[in-house]
Amino acid sequence: MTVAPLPKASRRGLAQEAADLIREAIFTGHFPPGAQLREVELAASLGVSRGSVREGLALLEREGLVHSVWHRGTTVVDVTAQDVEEVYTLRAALDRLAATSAQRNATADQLTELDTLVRAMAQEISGDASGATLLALDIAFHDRIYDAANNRRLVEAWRAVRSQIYLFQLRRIALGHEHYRARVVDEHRELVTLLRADDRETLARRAEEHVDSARCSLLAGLSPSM
Amino acid sequence: MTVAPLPKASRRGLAQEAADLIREAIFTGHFPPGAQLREVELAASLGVSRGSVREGLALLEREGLVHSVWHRGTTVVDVTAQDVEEVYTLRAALDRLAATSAQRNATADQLTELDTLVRAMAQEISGDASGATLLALDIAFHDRIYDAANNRRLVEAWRAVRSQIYLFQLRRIALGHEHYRARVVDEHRELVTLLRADDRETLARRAEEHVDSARCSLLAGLSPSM
DNA sequence: TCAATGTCGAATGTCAACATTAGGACATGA
DNA sequence: TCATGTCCTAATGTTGACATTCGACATTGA
Repeated sequence: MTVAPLPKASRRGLAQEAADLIREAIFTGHFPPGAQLREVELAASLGVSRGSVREGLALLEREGLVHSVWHRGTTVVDVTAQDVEEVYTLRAALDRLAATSAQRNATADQLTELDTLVRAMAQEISGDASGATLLALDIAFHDRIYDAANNRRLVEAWRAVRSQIYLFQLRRIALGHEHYRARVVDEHRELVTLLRADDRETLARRAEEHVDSARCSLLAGLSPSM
Repeated sequence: MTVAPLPKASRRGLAQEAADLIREAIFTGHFPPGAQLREVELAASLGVSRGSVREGLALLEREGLVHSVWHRGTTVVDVTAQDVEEVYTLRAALDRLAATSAQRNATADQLTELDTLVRAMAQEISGDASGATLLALDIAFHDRIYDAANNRRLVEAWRAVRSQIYLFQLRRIALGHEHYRARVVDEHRELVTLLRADDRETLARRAEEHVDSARCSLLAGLSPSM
């Protein structure tokens, strides 16, 4: 028998590796919105070939983090009010479907995991945590819901907005996140409760409203800087 | 002033060209579901480098038409009942959002174009048209709605399922499309009417039901062959 | 006979050199 | 001064050769 169920036995190739590194650099602000991502520069700094960087950038474009046009290179997406509007409107539709699908398909274990995450959030709130870890828990929570929905295409669509959500929210908690902290735990706890109930219509509506609340909160904190 | 708004002034590069050719080959059945797409083979037959083919295949993977795993190549997606279920469930959610967004944002011209498309459908029905042109009109109709929704991310998400929808439906009309012909025109005409009205809830529900109807019709015609 | 292992072929992953393109600097003309 | 056309440069697009990996078959040993 094998010694242990390794976290990830699958090899990923240099393109994914490069994509991970570049994504991280974007999140940390090393590449601000609108910045150009030059292939030669990245290839040199990451120690891989231009081909791999190129493929990695294509992956990031799939996630909506960068945008590239022919013979004009790729740039980090910029965060305008319209962009926020677009991403969150789409996410509301996706979350609605994910929630209702998860309501039918989720196993007891998966629901328990959601409980655990909500508890972790509550603990973070009482502690002195930076908003970043709280945000990570928030995203992880929704990741689990999408997993439970049991629809690979839906997960793919979620991946196409997930990174942008993360980027937007990161930018926001840098400006203060009191309003965010105050609501997160309660809203997520309510979602778990509704997932366990069998009122599909209410769940669908609340899932959309949950995203709307996040959007409004984001726009309120972001608009002065735009 | 410029002489005319050219249909496509943008150069696209070999990768897109290759992707178009391969996509067409998949639609015509030259590569049946499950078939392996070997890079060297394609590169030779298309007269371009392997790198371009590789990039083109990545584009097709974004559209959900092919699937590729590390060091094991890329294959055409196969059409199981679960796949149909996944794609159409996601599409229902997207169409719902597209319809309600279009209801708010569509210009009069865009609505008129929808009318034109519906009339073209009706004309095809009375003629001896193959189902293929009818299907093309169907897809074009929904393309316009997504355009009218005025949300680039939503259009991207639509592109990720559009080709699969087309593939599924093509496979279906090969087996006979009486049921399809009987309903298409009326259903689309109703959608345009609802887009012009201001009852958002009814439009949202009917948009979902329109997709559901297509899904059921597809599963009914397809299941014996699976 | 069967299972574990070594070897082989064919495909993909990676790389560095070459070709092409967009955008700006400069000079020229009305 | 403005418009236009021509270079030039820095980046991307493209290519063919090289390295790596997977699956299958043959081989070996119990």
